[in-house]
Amino acid sequence: MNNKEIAKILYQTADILQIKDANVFRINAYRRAAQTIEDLAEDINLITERGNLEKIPGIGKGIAHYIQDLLETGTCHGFEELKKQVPLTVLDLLNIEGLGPKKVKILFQKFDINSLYKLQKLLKSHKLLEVEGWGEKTEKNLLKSIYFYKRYNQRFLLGEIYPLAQEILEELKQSGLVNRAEVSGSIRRWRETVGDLDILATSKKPEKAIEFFTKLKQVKRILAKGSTKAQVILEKGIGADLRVVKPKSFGAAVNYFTGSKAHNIRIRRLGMQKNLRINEYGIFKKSGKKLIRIGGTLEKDIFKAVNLPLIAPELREDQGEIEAGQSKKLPRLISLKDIRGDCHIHTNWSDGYKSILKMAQAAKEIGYEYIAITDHATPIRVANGLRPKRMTGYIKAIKNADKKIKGIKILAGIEVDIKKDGTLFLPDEILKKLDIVVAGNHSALHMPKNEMTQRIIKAMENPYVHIIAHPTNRLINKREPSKINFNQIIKKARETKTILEINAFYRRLDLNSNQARLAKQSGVKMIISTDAHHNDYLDVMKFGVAQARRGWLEKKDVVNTLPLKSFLKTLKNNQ
DNA sequence: GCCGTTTTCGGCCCGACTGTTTTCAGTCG
Repeated sequence: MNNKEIAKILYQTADILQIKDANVFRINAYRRAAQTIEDLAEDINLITERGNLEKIPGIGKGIAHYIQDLLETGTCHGFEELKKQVPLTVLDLLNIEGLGPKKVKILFQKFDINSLYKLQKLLKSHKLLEVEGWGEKTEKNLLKSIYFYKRYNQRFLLGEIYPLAQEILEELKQSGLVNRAEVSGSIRRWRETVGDLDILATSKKPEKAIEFFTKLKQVKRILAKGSTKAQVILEKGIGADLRVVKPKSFGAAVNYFTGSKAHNIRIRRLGMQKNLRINEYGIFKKSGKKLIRIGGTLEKDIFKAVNLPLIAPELREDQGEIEAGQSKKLPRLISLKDIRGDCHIHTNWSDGYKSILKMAQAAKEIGYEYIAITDHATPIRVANGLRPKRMTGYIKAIKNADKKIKGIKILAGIEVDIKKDGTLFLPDEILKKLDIVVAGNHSALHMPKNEMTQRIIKAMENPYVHIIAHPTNRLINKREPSKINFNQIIKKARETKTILEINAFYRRLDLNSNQARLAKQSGVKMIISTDAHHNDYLDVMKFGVAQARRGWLEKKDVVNTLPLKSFLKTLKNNQ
């Protein structure tokens, strides 16, 4: 079993316990453990073998045993017992907006409901009206929620929602009804996927601002609408919340709703130790029974109150950022303006849409000092892959474009396919003519773990390969990452001075943040590249930089922050 | 179930909104 599978069972355990109305803190313990394991970069099997399971925060004796049994036998006694009481299919019901554990318990125990289909039928039969606490509106809303769930039951890609969030923010500001407005939640933490869109605002006319928000053209359904808060579902199917708060609470509210939940709980606990109460309205000092407000206008007030420097939203996952803040060891995170070049770009020489010159001009407008054109060298026909025969013309075309344009350097590069056996689609004689060689897998992505690891290692051993593109080949919400032994990969990368890519395209974001952090800790250099196939996509760089920040990367960890000369020098065999 | 620079027991974040209620339970974030 892998980390994801273990996490899933822990989540399911928590869900079942919740329906059984177990102790809330016990439920949370399972959920917290699940989250931690989900975020772990290292294989839980390896951690268990070393006997370090209980060293993971949030995992004690009980859950450690639970996990060990799962790893050894594929299941465990406790989980089997729970499943007998509440079958897993019942848990699907919890995904429906408006259905929590209490209602699901009634549905399952009194009506034997264990699927959405059965629930729909029951709701339409109006038998639930006889149950205390269930009225007509509940029925109607649940039917609507089931419809929405069936249509959009997934998290959304950050890259798809980010522009929408900016658009709505802009409209709110333009309305004249709000003074300050900010997107918070997982979007502000730049998580690779987002579940909903949280906006905070201050306003002199809260009711009118709420009204305006619920009437935006992007709104499809209103779930709740009060005097300070509205909750809607947008056309795309994603939920959006607007909360209007008082100016003096704005910082505290932005902080609170940015999360993550785990991070917030840590901060509040630190506050409690100092006799402070920290909530979305501000920071309050307890004086007898009274609470005296001591801050909350600015977000940094919160951190200051618990003796911490401001922690960047991207780090707020309770993955060591609080300890790092306390010991003054927070990283000086890389930022978008540090990026000097984009070294993974496609043109109409393979499957890109624009010419070399067009891409270079667009990159120059962004302010880059250099780019590398890296079209596909692949046998795949649909990608219009470069075969050895076309390479001379291709390199010449890049050199010509470079001569034509001033103010930006165009490097001649390639994204060459790594074949199943780890050799490359182009011979070394051609590779050595290029300024920069990016190698990547594009076929046979589901090999056994060992073979895949060896395949990438062999590519890294090639003296002409500078960079491994999108190392795991995952597509978020679409394709699982290839199975690799990441520890071996980073070890070899360090040995051979091969750079690992953080692919900035929001469907890839590959390496992910945890892998980037591990690579950094091992002294492996990385590069953030867009893989742009059109000039409009050069600006996905911001998602790549955000991912790097989530991986605690600093400027010095990322080679395309270097000026051209030093950049070329760090490529292996150029030193 | 987890955790501990006061604690191995007793805490563990908390307010807004909805629907069905005569004062609150359930859900959500």
